[in-house]
Amino acid sequence: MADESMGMAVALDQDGKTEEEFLSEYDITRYPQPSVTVDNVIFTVEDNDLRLLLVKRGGHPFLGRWALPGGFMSIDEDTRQAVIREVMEECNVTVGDGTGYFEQLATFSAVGRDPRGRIISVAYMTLLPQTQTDYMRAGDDADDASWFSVSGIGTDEIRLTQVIGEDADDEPVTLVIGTGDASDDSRLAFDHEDIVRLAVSRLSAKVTYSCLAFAFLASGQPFTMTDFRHVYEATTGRLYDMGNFQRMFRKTFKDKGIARVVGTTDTKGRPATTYEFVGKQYDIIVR
Amino acid sequence: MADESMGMAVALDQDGKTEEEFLSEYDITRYPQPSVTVDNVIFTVEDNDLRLLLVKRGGHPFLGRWALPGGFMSIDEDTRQAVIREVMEECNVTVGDGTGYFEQLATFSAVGRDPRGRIISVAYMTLLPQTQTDYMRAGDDADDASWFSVSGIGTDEIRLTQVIGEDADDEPVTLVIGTGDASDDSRLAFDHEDIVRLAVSRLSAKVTYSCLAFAFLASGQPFTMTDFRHVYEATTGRLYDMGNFQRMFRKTFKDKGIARVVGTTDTKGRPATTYEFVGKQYDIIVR
DNA sequence: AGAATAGTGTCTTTCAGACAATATATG
DNA sequence: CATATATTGTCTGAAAGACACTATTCT
Repeated sequence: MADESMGMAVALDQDGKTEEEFLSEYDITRYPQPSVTVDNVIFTVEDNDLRLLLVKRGGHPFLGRWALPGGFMSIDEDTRQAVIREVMEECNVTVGDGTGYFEQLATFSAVGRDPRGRIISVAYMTLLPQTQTDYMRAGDDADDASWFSVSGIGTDEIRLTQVIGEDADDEPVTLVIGTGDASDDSRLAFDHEDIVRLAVSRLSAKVTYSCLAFAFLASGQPFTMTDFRHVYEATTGRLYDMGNFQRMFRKTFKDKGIARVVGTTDTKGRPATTYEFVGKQYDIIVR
Repeated sequence: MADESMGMAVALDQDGKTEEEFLSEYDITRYPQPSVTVDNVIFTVEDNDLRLLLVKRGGHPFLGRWALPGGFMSIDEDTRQAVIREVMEECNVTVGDGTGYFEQLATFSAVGRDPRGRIISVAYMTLLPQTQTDYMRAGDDADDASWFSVSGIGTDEIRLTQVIGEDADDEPVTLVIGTGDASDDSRLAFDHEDIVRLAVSRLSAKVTYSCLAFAFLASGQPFTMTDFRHVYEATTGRLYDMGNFQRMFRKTFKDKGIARVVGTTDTKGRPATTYEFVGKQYDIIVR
């Protein structure tokens, strides 16, 4: 059909147009366009406990409901940049700057998932060391921002329980993901329950065969094997035998040069060897 | 800030609007919107060989270059429906109807990835039994549609070599993904090389710990252990020992009721036991 | 019998879980 | 010494790779 035998000449389409002509006349707005948002499931591990960051919506729709931080992608940025920007705006947390880990999860595109119109959302997952979350606070668009402890990992029913500082006397909120009978107010906004479910299952699977666990431990701050084991336990929802875990750590990380000895602790009990992560990236497969 | 103590009253935002009022006044087109396309990496296994379907672009941009089948998402469908529709339009192949397997890969959103404007693309991967591809032909938007044999799996350099019928006397095209020095004409359109690379690595990893391999074998048409092994070999790029593979198959699939004996073959040599897949879904993890 | 293909058995290594034993600190 | 925490060792069973061996068909 097309004229492919023109050698080095400029290729023309069926209408006899060059690519330059085609593009200059091309009107991308001729068909209705959706909007694109990004959402981010931000995890950290504190006190042997997996936690996830939610913001309370300060505007319609889903006003007052808890939701994942995120927002609209601008026209001159990619989805990754959009997530970084939105998370900074909404919770004052830095992601994607070298500390921690950052990956795309999936895109959610069901018709009707957002009452504002045709909006699809690209979901990301972020793993942060706790030090990276020190300046967290609710931004302009949010009424509140808070960490939720994740329990029920590996089951159908994920529970998110709000972590409240010791001075506050509010009742902590518990959101249940998985049962259909929870009241409206205790449900996440939009389809964010689906996103959280996917993130939790992806995280708990991937931790066991990659270097992701290191992303929860601050770089430049040595950690013990027990610290490392706590990350495994918090993310997978199961307990690990100390002895077997040591053996696994030695073979999988230390002997391969992914972790390096830096010193010892001086807390009570026998001092523990401390390590630092010296691998190139967090998502390499080690098994 | 917000008035949460109103009990069952309708929640009002900072401007005093109800959700209904907010939504009726909301104009989603007030900010520039991107367009959304879908792309599909369609794999099949034939003659102990992994193959992937490409279409030759019949219009600008990238006129005459090979590309993944796909196209624009309509405003009233989700990305999954868009892929199903576009693949039917462009190559007359049915995906997502129960036969074969279908999953989302990732979303590609780099600014400038499409010269027509701000377009992000949601990529999918499809695995089809060969029988499902019988009516494949190029559709309206494409100048050609052809299967390419995938080699170099597990290396940095994936090679796609066009599979040509015996009667044709065209030279088969080879596209090399991974080296920067290939000429322009032998490169895929857009960022489709990145998508193909991701699909191949995802497929070859996932085949070994899930039931994905069964998706390449037609339902209702019994297969032998050798057929099944060929799928593993074609998708992972390595060879499997017959004996060890039999043992793995028995323990992982037969003993667990995922595959069932249906009969024997009557070709030359010792007759082989034939099986059928009786699992619920292809993406369950078996290891 | 010989070729072709299918399937079983054996040996070894690796790895993970259970659990016992030892090491090094503090009070 | 008891207590607390860290680390090593031992046993067992499951799984995978290498490879020898047996089984069933056809010509």
